[in-house]
Amino acid sequence: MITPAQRYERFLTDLKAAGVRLTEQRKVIVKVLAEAHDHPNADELYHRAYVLDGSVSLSTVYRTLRLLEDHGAIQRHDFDAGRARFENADTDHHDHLIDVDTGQVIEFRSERIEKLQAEIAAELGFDIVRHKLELYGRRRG
Amino acid sequence: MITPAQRYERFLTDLKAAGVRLTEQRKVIVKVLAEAHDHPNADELYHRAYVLDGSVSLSTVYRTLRLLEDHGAIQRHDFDAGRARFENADTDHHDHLIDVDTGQVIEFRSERIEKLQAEIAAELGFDIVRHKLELYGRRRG
DNA sequence: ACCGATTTGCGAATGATTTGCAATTGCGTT
DNA sequence: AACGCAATTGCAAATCATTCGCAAATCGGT
Repeated sequence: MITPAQRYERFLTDLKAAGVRLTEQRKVIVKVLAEAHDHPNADELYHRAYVLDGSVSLSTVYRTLRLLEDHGAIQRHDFDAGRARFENADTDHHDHLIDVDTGQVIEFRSERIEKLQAEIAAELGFDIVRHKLELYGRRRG
Repeated sequence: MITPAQRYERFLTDLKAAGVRLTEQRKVIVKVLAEAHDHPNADELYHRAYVLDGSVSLSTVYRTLRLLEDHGAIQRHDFDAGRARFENADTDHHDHLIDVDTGQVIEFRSERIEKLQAEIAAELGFDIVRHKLELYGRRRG
C-alpha cells in the first residue's frame, strides 16, 4: 500500500530523471496531487496548492498539469463536460462509476471487461491504446 | 434499413408530436443531422446547414442541438475534449472505437459488454442510467 | 390575414484553458 | 558561494466553444 508521501517522492524522482526542472510551484502541485484521494479539477488543485504556497498561480497549475500528463504521471478525465478532472496515474488501472445523483465517483476494475474490450478491438483489427469506460448510475433504493 | 429521408420524417413527426415549433432553421438542421453518416460537431453542422439555408446561425444550431438532445432525438459525445460531437439517437445503441491515428470513429455493439456492465453496477449497488465506452486504438499493421 | 408567444440572429458575455512577455528562479558551472 | 542563462513564473490579455440578452422576425392556431 503506497502512502501519499511515497507517491510524492516517486513523482519527484521520476520527474528529475526525466530532466524536468523541480520548481517550488511544481513540487507543491505534485504534492497536492500525491495527496489527493479524489478527482480534483484544475481550480480545486489551485486552491489546495495555494494554501500550501501562495506563490502558485492558476496558470502554473494548468501548465504543470499538462506537463505531468505528457509525462504520463497523471490522467485527465472529463466526467462532466467543460471541466477536466485529474488523478495520479501510478495507481492500478481502473474504470469509474459516477453516481448521477451525487456526483460521487467510485472506482472499480473488472478483468472480464478489460479482456472483452481487447477481444472486440482485435475483431475489428485494432490494438487498444487506451480506453474510457464510465458507468453513470443510480444507487438502488 | 432506414433511409436519411425516413429518418428526417420521423424526426419531424416526433418533434411535432412533442409540441415543438417547426421553424425553417430547425428543419434544415434536423435534415443535416438525419443525413449525417459521421459524428459532426456544432460548427460542422452549422456549415452544412448554412449551405442549405443561409438563414441558419450558429446560435440556432447550438440551441437546436440542445433541444434535440433534451428530446432524446440525438446524442452528444465528447471524444476529443472541448468540442462536442453529435449523432442521431434513433439508431441502435452502440459504442465507439476511435482510431488514434486517423480520428476515424467506428461503431460497434457487444451484448456481452452491455451485460457485464450491468452486472458490475449491480455488484456495487447501482442501476446503470447510461454509460460511455470508448476504445482508442491503432490499426494492426 | 391577424396576433401573441416562441424563436431567431446578432454581438456581447461566459467559463475553462492557453499564451505573450517581462521578471524571477533553478541549477550546472565556476 | 556567486554567476549566467535558459526554463519557468505570474499577470493580464487572448482563445475557443458555448450561452445569453434583446429587438426583430416567424410559427401556427384563430
